[in-house]
Amino acid sequence: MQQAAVKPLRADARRNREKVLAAARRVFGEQGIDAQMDDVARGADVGVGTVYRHFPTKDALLAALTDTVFEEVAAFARDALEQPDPWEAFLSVMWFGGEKTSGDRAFSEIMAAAGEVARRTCPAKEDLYVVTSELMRRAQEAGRMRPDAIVDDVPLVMCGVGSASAMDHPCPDAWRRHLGIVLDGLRAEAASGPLHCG
Amino acid sequence: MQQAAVKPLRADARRNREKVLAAARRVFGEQGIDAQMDDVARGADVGVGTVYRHFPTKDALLAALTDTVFEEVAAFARDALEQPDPWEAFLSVMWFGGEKTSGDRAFSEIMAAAGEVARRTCPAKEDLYVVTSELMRRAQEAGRMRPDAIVDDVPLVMCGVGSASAMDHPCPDAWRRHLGIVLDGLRAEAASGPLHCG
Amino acid sequence: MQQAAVKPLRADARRNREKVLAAARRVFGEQGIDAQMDDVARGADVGVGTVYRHFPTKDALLAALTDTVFEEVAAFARDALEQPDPWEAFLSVMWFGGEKTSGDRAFSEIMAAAGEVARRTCPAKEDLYVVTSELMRRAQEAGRMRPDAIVDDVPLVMCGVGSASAMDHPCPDAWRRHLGIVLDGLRAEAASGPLHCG
Amino acid sequence: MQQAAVKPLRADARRNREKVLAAARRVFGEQGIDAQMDDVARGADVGVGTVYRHFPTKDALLAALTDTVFEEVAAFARDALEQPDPWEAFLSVMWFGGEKTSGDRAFSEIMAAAGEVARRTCPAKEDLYVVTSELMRRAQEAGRMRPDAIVDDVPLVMCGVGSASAMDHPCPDAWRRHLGIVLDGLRAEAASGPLHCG
DNA sequence: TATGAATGAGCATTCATTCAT
DNA sequence: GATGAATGAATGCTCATTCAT
Repeated sequence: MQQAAVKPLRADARRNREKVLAAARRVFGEQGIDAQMDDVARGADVGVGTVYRHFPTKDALLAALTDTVFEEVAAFARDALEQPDPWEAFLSVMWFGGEKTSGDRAFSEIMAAAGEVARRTCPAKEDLYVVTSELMRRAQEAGRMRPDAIVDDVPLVMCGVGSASAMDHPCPDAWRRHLGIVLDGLRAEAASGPLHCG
Repeated sequence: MQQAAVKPLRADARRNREKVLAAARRVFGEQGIDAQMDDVARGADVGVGTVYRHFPTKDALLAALTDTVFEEVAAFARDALEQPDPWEAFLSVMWFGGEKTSGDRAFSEIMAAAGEVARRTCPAKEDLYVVTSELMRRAQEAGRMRPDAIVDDVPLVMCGVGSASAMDHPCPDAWRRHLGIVLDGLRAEAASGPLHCG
Repeated sequence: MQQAAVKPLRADARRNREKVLAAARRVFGEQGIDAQMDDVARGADVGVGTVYRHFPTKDALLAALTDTVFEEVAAFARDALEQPDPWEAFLSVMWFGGEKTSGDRAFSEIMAAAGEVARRTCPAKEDLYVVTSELMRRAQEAGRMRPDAIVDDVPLVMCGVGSASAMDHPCPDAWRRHLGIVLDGLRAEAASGPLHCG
Repeated sequence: MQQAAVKPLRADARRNREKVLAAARRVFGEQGIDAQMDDVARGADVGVGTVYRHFPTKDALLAALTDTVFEEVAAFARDALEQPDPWEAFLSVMWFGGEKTSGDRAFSEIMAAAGEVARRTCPAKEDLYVVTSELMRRAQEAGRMRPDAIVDDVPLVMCGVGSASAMDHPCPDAWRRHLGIVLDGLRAEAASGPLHCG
């Protein structure tokens, strides 16, 4: 029932939607969420009206963008579940997430923003939480990850990685240093004491 | 001795300047740098003109705010130099900085922004760099801090802590968890391999 | 071909552009350059945004306005070159220019302002200088214009006519009296001595 | 009676009034009427409050300034009445007026402005009108000045001279050229026909 | 009385969103 | 459906004027 509610887009409409999404990723990724809708339209080589036909508001477009990131990472994470070593699996997911996050100024800004868009959830995001939880459980059971780490710490540190990626630093890709430190801090042997909890 | 090159403000002017600064800290701290000058004025219970009398532009006001943070942390850090245990000294500075940073949305945003204001430097900032370097050198010499950590990693992780502090998290003050992980990751024993470098 | 580098505006856009220009001419013409962009918009019965779509800044709008004046006068002057009597030709150009200038407070103010906009030049303005030079040369050769008059005196006296047109005077169109005096003063017979020169 | 209404100012107050007036002449003379009251105060080395104590509004200050100009010129003109040659007398008044006008940007702007301040009259201004009328009558009677010139033409041309003095021109003091032309145009022999009249 | 800090209406400009073509 | 022109509320900043010190 109701599955026809989302009628399949005409071929050119779908093509435009993709063009808009691609341009939005590029534009917001580079300039952050303060970039203008007009720039997105120009980047997609369509009129603003077309952007608005596919995404009713700027927030909706931004949401679609973040959803995509979550989908990519969730898919990667799901695959990682197959890896035999859960700690290595966790690491690979984090590095993959860092890669995605660090290259996307808007995503970082939104994650750190505490606004409407940030609080939004989406299937992929929930999925990612579930999978990450499982990965962490296994890694902790295997005695590789500190036992007081919890899923909610992951977006926390990824948010940190994201914003750090915008900073000036003598090394290129300095976010890798940040993530490296964080991941070392998550190892079982690293814990010098329990993490703070409210 | 001309130390009064900047003539002392009239009592009421100084009071207003403080009111403006306090309101600005509150408003920008809560709403981030997109808060409006009018809100700051309203918060300080003065007219906008008064805000502008004391700070010629919004950026100048924001800069004054960040300078203050650096001054506080730099003062704390300088005191920490006296502590016998360099690693503990470093830790205390980081926690102090986290405290300051995490409560100040504007400060976090500016640190992550890569814009004009972010690139600004101020005596306190430079001072802080120097002192932190020294603290790190000593901690590394004492074999407590991983030797591949560098001063420039500090703002990196503090920026991460700052933006993470805006996120939803089941624990209040979740930034403490983030910083806890990071600091554990900086311990000499934590290093699972060298940090990435360009 | 390729003369359409500036793609032709949509019919409604062109219409609006004209409405804006017309309103601007009216508003700035009456109130001078201190009139507000909002008034122009209101006068054109469009939103301010529309004014800014067509002219990126107030100065640009003002510049477009002055360019138009120069274009009209330059076109007139070029035609005047065909007239057999150079002195009469010169006179007709001056009267035409006076007509344009006297009704336009903003134009007068800009000419007298010595600011950015005033120093701007445009093809029509340069063209006008060239043509006027030629007209003057011929009139002087014909012994009708005093030989010590130079092109640069023309904007000088026109500026005078313009600002004089704003003054109270018992006669309507009193600027005609001013210009009449000036033109008589430029006749060959009028010179009682050489004009001052630096 | 009522002559005590204007109580004589205390010595220091009078001194301040003079300082303000002098600074105002300098500041407005150089920058025009858009200069700020604060600049005047700074130029006079007093607080703005003091400026306002002596002149209730900016317009009042500007009015005082123009009155002074009229007073100076009127005094000069009254002396000129003694000269035997009325045409020469008239010329000298005009050159004197040009000198005053051309060096005073604010005065020119006000004369051309058609605003409140411009319409104001003052004893000196009326005096100047009377004296100038007489000078012109005599010059016309002596057959030196064109008979269709009227007093009201004088402010007209002076206003022209004033605004022209702000223009770029290859010759320094180009206003002298303008006035030279105008005065030649006022000579009896110059008239090529009657001046326009409503 | 002098001072200069405070006031706040006013103004140019921007940008998310709508809607006529 | 697509286009991009139009809209107008919102925002940083200015400056004549007032008023507490």
